[in-house]
Order: sequence, then C-alpha cells, then structure tokens
Amino acid sequence: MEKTQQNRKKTGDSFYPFREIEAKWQERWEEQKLYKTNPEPKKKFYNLVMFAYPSGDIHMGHFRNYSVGDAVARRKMMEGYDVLHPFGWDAFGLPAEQAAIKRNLKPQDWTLNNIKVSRNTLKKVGISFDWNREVATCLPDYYKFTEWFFVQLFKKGLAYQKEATVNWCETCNTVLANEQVDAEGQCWRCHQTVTKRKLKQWFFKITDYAERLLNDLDKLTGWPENVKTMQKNWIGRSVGAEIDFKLESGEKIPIFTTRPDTIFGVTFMAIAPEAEILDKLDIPNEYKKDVEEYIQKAINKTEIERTAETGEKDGVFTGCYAVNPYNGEKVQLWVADYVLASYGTGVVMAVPAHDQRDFLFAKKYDIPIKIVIHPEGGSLNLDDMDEAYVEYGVMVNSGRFDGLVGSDAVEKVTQHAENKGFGRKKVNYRLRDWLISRQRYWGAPIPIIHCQKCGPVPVSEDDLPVKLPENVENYIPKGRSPLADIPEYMNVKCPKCGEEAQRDPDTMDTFVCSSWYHMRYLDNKNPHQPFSRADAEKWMPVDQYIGGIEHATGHLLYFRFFTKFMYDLGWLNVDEPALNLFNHGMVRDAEGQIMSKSLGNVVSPMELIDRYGVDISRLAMHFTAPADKEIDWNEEAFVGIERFINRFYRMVTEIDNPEPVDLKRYFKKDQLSDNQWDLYIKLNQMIKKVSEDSDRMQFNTNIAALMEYFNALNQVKRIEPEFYHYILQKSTQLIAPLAPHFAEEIWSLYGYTESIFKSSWPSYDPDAVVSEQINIVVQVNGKVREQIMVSSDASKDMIETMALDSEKVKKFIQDKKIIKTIYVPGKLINMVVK
RNA sequence: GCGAAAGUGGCGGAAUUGGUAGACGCGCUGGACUUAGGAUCCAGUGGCCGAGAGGCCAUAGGGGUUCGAUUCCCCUCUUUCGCACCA
Repeated sequence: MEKTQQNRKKTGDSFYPFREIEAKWQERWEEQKLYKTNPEPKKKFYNLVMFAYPSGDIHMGHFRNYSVGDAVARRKMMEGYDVLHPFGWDAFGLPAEQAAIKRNLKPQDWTLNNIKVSRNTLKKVGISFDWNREVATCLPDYYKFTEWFFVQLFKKGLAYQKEATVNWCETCNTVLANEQVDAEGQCWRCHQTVTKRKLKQWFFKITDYAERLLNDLDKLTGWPENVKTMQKNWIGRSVGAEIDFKLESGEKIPIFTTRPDTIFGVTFMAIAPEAEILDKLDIPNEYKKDVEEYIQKAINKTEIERTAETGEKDGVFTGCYAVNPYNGEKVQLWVADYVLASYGTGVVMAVPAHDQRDFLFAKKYDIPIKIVIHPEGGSLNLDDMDEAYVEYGVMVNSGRFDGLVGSDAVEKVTQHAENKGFGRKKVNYRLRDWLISRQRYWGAPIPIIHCQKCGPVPVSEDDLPVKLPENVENYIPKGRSPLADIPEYMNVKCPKCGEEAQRDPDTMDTFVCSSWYHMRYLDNKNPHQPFSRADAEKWMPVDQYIGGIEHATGHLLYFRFFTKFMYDLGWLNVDEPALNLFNHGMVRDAEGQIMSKSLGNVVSPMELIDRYGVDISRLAMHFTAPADKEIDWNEEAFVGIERFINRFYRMVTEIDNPEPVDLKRYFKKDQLSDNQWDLYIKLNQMIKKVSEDSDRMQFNTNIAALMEYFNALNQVKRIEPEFYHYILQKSTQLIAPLAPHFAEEIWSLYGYTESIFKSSWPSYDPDAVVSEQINIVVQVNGKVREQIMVSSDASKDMIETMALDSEKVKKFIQDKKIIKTIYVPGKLINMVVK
C-alpha cells in the first residue's frame, strides 16, 4: 500500500461522523455490559469520582471531572485490572425544597426526575460507569444506613446534643449554614442581615479523631501536598497549658494559653460574650447594665462585623477580678468580642506586653502593661513599645522563673502548675465538632426519639429507616423543621419505656450522606447492612479519588473520619479511605470568572458535545491544560483536535484492506527500511511517553506526543502495509482512554470483534527506545556552539575529538586553554576554556 | 496578617532527576491545489542586529551557587488559593 498526497486530497470532504458513531457504541457497550464490575476481582482498581448533586444539568466541572476519571478507568481496564467505577447522587439538599416551594412539587419528585435526566445526559457522555452500582442518598434504602451510622456514633458517645449559636435569618425564618451567609453577612437568598440564635443541635465529635486525622496525613503519600496542608491548618493543633485562675468567690476559671512563660505579665482577662462562665460572675450593680448591653450587641453582630480586620478591639469591664495563681495578683475581668467562645475555654489571659491583640486592647482602655519577656541579649522599654513583643525570649519580672528562656521556660512554668495542681499541659484544636442538625425537611432524619423520662433514645436498628413522611403541606421554613409540624411523624412511643415521646424533628447535614457513599458502592443493594465486610475487603481502599479542591477541608475530612470510625468498629481493615487523590482544576469563563447561572456565563458541555461530539470535546478539554490546572474556557483547542481526529480517521478509512495484525510482535532492524526503523523507534518512544504522561494525569502532553508522532509519520512516504497497520492500531489503543468511541470505531474498522477495552495496553519494545544516531550538543563555556550526530554507543573520547574538530567550536577555543570537559552521556559535551 | 502554590512567545501550554528554553496546538505570514476555501497540503513564525553565515539578548525583577539554572538558594514585585482575632 502506498500513502501519497494523491489519495489524501480526494478525501478532503470527508470528516469523522461522530453522531452515528458515538450513539452506536454507547448502545453496544450497554448491550455487551462492558462496564459491569467483576464481583470477584483478581486485580482490583477502585476508581472513584465525586458524586453529583442532581440539579438537572451537568456542567463543565462535572464534565472535566468525569472525563479524567474515565480516562483513568479505561486505561486500567486495558491494563487488565478489574475496575470498580461507580456513580451516584448526593441527592438531599436545599434546592429540592426550594423547587418544592416555588413549583409546588414534591422534593422527591423533583430530585428523582433530575436524577433521571442527569443519568441520561451522563450516558450520552459515554463515561464507563457501572450503573448497577448507582446510589442515591435520598432513597430510603440508602438513608436507612445514614441513620444507622448516626446510631452507631451515638452509641459510642460520638453524637451528642449541645446548645449552639447558629446563623439565623429573620426574613426566611430559618437557620443558615455558614456557607449560606455571604461575605457581607447577609442571607444568600433574601439579603437580610443574618443574626444569631441559640438552638439545641446535634454534633458529631470529630475532635476525638483530630489527632489521628492529623497524624495519618503522613500516610497519604498519594494526596496532593496542598490538600494535606489545608487539612493540617484546619485541624490546627496547638500545644500549651490550661491554667486555673480563680474568681474571688473561689470559682475556677480555666484558660488555655500557648505562652505560659508570659503568665506573670497578665494584667487582665478577656471573656467571650457567649461564654457560660459569665453567669457565674457576681457583677456589681453599677457595671451590670453596660455589660448586658455589650453582650447583647456583640452577640447580634454578624460574623463579618466581629471578625472585620479593623484591628479595633472593644469590650467592657465587668467590675470583677480574678487571681493569678502564680503570683496572687488581682487582674481585671473584661468581656471582649475578640475572644471566641468556641475555642479553648472561651476565656483568655491577656498579656498586653506580649500579645498584639491584648496590647491594642490595653492601650485603648488604659489597662496596665507589664513586660515579662526580654529579647535574648536585649531589653524592652515600655515607653518605646508601639506594638507587643511576641517572640520567645528571657523571662523577667517573673519571680523564681526569671532567666528561663523560650520553650524551656514554657515547660518549666507548666510543670510548676502541674505540681501545684492548678494547671496542666493541654493540646487544643482549631477543628470544632461537626454540627449536623438541619431544621429542614429534605435530609436524612435524625433517628432519635426524645422521651421525658429517658432523654434522647436512638431508634432501634430494626426499625430503621425512619422514613421521611410524604404528606407534607408546605416546606416553607418557619424556624423549625417542617417535620415538627407533622404530628403523625413526631408522636411516637419511647423505645425504652413505651411512654409518649417525640421524634427529633431535624434532619442531617448532607455531608453526612456523602461521608460513606464510597462504602455503599461496594454492596449497594444490601438491605441489611451498609455494606458487607467481605466486599470491603475486596475493594477498599479507593485506589484513585478524583474531584474538586473545594472539598479539601469539608467532605474529605468527614470522609476520612467515617472511614476511621468504621475501622474502629471493625467493619474495615483500612483506616484511610483513599490512597490517591487528584484534584482537577476548575473551569472558568474566558475572563477567569467562575461559571454560574447568575452571571449567565455558563458553557454547557452538552452544547459542545452536540457540535463536536464527546470525544473531540474531551480531547480538547484535556489538551487545553494539565488536568489539575484551572481552565479559562475557550474553544481554541477544538480546531487542532478536530483536525487531528479527522486526519487519523481519514488515514484509517483510506486503507484498502484493513485487518488485525500481531500487536505483540516486536520488529527487528533488518525487517524494516531505515526510514521505517526510525519510525519504529519513535513509535516506541511515543508509547513510553503516553504511558508515563497519562500515569501522571498529564493528558495534554499525552495528546501532544500522539500528534508529534503523526507529524513524523506523515514525513515518511512509503510504509510497509503490515507495519503501517501496526502503527495505527497501537496509536488507536493509545488514544482509547481519551477518545473511547473514536477508538472503538477504528478498532472495529480494522476488523476486531472484541472491544478495544479488552485489548492490552501497548508495551514498548525496550530494544527500540534509543535512536541509533543521537544528537550531541557541544557547548563552550555553557553556550551551545555546535551539534553533532554520533552513534549512540560513541565514547566520550570520540565525541570530544569530533567536537574539537568542528570549525565552529574551534572559533571559540582558539588561543584559549581548555580547563576541563564535562560530558553528559547521550546529551552534551561542555568545554570550559579560559 | 499567617500558610500554600504559581509567574515562560500574540494565546493555551512543553521542558519527569540542574544539561539544546519555547514540544504540541491555536493564531499569524507566504505558497500549493482550487470556480471558491472557513477544507487539505507545504514552508516560516520569541526579540534585536545581519543580505547571509552567524551573533547577541531572553523563562516577573534583582542578586547568588554551578562548567551549565525555567529548574536550587536569598531578596523584591505580582497573581491565585486556603485560613482569617484560634490566645
């Protein structure tokens, strides 16, 4: 067969007919059950993409996420793995309720319909999901076990109730999650200023796992550093001491500090406005009014107002004092809203000389400032200080501790408190317990029955699930869960004593549902258990997890927490859910703005698919940027990709008698002409590069390597038919994970009857990855002066002789002396002259 | 403020461990084939000097280490992301 300009020209009007081809293969794959998971995997690969909220349409972020995941899954199939590649729906959540209110639909109906639409859309994208493993968190057979998890946590003391201050919108009459309060401290829906309210809420005690969640980050060698850093900072471990100050009444008032070495410099204490200890103060009458007013005002301030970076601190003196146990000094007690009630004990010892916030506060209210640390080899003078000295240093004005330095000082001061019994070493975390109550309808019910006599009692496991009632009149939030207004739901007998009791009306945060979906996939139809231990053993942990970075400190922390919890219960034999994590980059609009409906700048992947087809769209997306980088959307890449695919398709359709060739064979030099042997080496180099690049999720260079090879292929005019088929068939396999329909079509045009995804990923011929003639760069003093072609086994001496023989090189070394020569085998030789 | 990452042609981006900076693609320029070309093919394409051979400069800016730096170190600037009074 001869490939000439001639026969290429006459096909100028043909191009790849993606519509028929993509539809055809999607249908056949479904018939063949190509993606059915092997229930008894020999060599398993659990490929997990983050599941989706079924809002009805899939967007570019999903498209990118699943295209990356699909590339991984298909590559692994071709490498002979038994791949588990499931998908599901994170189906509880607010928008369904809003749709219910607005369109007079049931949240169930809205959600289930969206799932249907989205599922069909995704099928058109040709992702290799095993739909038999599908889960939807809003279905009773799923949330039965979300409730089951709650009960297990409750039984272990890891689910508890506590009064908590929550965001409250007066207009919408509802609780808002933090992310539903915008940057201005206003409600995301009505833009009313958000206030605070105290409500009894359920929490999961994730802080009990803080230490392990932190330490085990070291095990996660396949996770990106930035995610681990974010989790580390989020957990925010800090070591210090808890010291008991005393009120005049004798009541203890413990504080947490990381700087016990400054304790002799305490001149006042600052208490958070919400701190419970305030009730124990005996505030003199003349201060009462001011203090109460201040507290009221502070509590009603928005988060934003309170944390505004103005540097301005304010507070009010309570007229009360506490005693410093180290020196017996009386210090003033202030209420100040720069103190957080939820961290430490809600009270801080204030050392104005050595803490910037305390310094500003003391200056403002004219509170004494006492220097107790000097820089090593220097000293501080109060009159010269315009900010606090916060570094470690030498203790002064601290009685018996004078002269101690830095961490040693911290140690000794803490030890003293321990000996005397008024303090102890303490570790605190920035991480708070996880508030999971939502006063909403569309979520997994909290399986608790509140009994006057027995308190909160978990629903018996045999009675799960507690089903969401469907006869709900309206979903409009009234400041309590809509479930609270359904007596048939609320009124039950106490499982323990049989007396009249009431259900907990709240539902769970949707992050609870998504914390364990990776386990449900393993055994998604099991009616008795969340999953079977046997299946967990077969598939866990996830080998590759792919999703967006936005879940770094939310979902991914809960996901790890639940996995550890199940490990502790003995259900899993791994205590981390995923070995490798990959965060794909965001897709933004051409101006770099996030695509959103309100900005009206959304590009629909379905529109692209309609115009270019799935495969070209996927390839273009991959080619635009490495998968972990954000993309500012443009369609420039489509042109090049479309040309490439058309060229590839044309090359195959031009072939007179296509047939499968032996892809296992390696060629020998004497079997091919020089030109073709060179092409053979390039082919093997390309196979190596594509394999390595896609291993690193570098699909952009993976595609570039294929294009580069096709350019080289084009230069060679006469190619033996068998070798030409060999080249095209291997190339088809290499592009298959990225352009599955296209590759499958080419594969079948070549006469293969079994799917290309059942074929083996090409391996490269190790004897043919190094060219026989290699280019050696000749440098003089580090500057390129000449290039010489030598045989790949040429010695350093030979190369040096050739280099010195070159006129160009001679020009630069004449009448100079060669001091030394550096030779990098196969790459360059550098002569240093003077 | 703290923490992390990044800054390369007109554009998206390559350069895996320090070894030819700009792979691949878009765009642009010229040409071929064409009634036509938004199809296809060929050639060129970082900047400056030069007819050419070739030379000089160039990876945000400035210093340093090295025979050799986009890559390592220090400083400055810019951008993005995360946390944001955590005592």
